Amino acid sequence: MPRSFLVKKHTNYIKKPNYSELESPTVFITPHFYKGLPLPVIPQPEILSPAAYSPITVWTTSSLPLSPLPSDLSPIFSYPSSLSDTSSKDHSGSESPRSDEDELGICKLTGEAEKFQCGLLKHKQLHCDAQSRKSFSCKYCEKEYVSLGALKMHIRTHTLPCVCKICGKAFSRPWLLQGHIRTHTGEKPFSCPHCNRAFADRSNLRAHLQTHSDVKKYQCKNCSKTFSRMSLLHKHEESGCCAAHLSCKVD
DNA sequence: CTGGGGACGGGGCCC
DNA sequence: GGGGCCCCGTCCCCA
Repeated sequence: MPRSFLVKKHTNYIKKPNYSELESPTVFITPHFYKGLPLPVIPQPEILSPAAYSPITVWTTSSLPLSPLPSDLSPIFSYPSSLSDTSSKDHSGSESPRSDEDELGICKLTGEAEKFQCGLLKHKQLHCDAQSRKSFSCKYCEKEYVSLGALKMHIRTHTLPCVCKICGKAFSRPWLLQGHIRTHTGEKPFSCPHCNRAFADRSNLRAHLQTHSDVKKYQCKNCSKTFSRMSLLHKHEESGCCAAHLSCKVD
């Protein structure tokens, strides 16, 4: 199974299309320790499939391929007739008293029954969010986002404007590059308070802290064994614990 | 095989 | 709106 972030890896080369008109300029973080170090020659961007990014266009709110809003979202939900218009109105107490039957609504998409006001409205909002708010589509992949800012952030994952001057590896965000630079410098600013072991990555410290805990974060539902990482839990489950458990449950 | 570390990606939140 | 940061997560590698 391909790793999406491995696809964007640039270990020995850079495939960076010319998005100059689209994205923020390439960021080179040049800390003091670079001084005196020979800087690698950054390969020129290779041309990928022309269809991938040609012609270059600038994303704007008007030029973005906005998906038309669903013309009719209301059929998704089934409200009691007396309440059918409350979704767009302030329902903070102006409603007349309802019977218990009126307090249930059925989502026509999922068939789920939800308590009115809280449950069903939230339920409806989930669908509305999914259908109407994700209006900004990435031209390089199928992803959609609810805001232009989120889309721009995502596009950086395609363009990788932050390039390490030491190895030429490219990253989508400056702080990712900074974290990568620590692999060159050996800087480890995150220390474990228990064993004083240091880490370059806060997430790795967090995972390490789990090893000091008797009860770890990820617990097998079947045998209650706990693990410091979800991946370890998944490995454990795939190794047969769950299968054994299920076979026991079947009888 | 298992557990842990290293490296890194993406979305969301906050300023 | 953009950048920084946080959190969660994944995969690879190694002891």
